[in-house]
Amino acid sequence: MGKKTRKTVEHQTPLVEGTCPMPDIAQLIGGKWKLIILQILIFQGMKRFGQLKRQIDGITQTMLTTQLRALEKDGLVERKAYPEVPPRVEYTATRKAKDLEEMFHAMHAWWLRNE
Amino acid sequence: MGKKTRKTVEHQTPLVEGTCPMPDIAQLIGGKWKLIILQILIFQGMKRFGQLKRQIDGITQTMLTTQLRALEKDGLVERKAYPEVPPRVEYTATRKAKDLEEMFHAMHAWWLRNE
DNA sequence: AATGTTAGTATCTTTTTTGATACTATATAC
DNA sequence: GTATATAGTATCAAAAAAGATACTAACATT
Repeated sequence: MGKKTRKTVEHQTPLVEGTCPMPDIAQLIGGKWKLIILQILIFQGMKRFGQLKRQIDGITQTMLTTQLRALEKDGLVERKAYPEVPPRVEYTATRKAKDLEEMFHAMHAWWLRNE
Repeated sequence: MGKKTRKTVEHQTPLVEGTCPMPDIAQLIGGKWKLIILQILIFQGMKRFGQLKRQIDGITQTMLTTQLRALEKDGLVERKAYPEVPPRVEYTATRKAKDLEEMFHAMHAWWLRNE
């Protein structure tokens, strides 16, 4: 009775102010790189793959690709590939991602207060 | 000339509005459980260990202890143990943690907008 | 004397994330 | 004809996070 296909979302306290399904959010923007990538695309606008790679210190090709694919799948990043040689691919923050601006500002403010 | 004991913080784009060292923040509040724990302690006030355990679906003793210890170490949670038997331990969100309220609200608003 | 209670610790295993390396296509420049 | 540039993919290895299980202390209750 009741298989648990998705453990995460169904038991979170739903009625308290400020509450939302954190595991789900963590899936979307968690991990080591996603916040960095989003921050760049949101606040600096479109970037090419190579630009991102150069700007994000320490990230590997593999990781950057993986993370961008995940963000794209979740509707946070738009990928536009041009059929040129050598290839050109542009990444942009979607509207949904840009809506995170406020959260980034809150994080930033918090960071400054407690640095 | 600057050994890199902490790789994370030193190469982030520092001048853009809304920017802060994401890897460091991810360390503080990332992972599968920390946001959930913080959310409860911030918005519902003090909780005993067992209360947290019962409230957080699927968490194990081990994980809860680990995460609480990490949060305590980072000054986000205060731990108060009473020398009774059976033991009683109370956890509270610190001021620093409560300052995250704004961020939680921003997350929540974002989630609602894009659910 | 056995049982229940709370908040753990100590190990060990599994799963998930992250990293390293080598490889590809193809137009253009040299 | 060789090298260069870009944005990848395909593997494999390592490290980190999470999970499972068993164990503990010490008093109170039955």
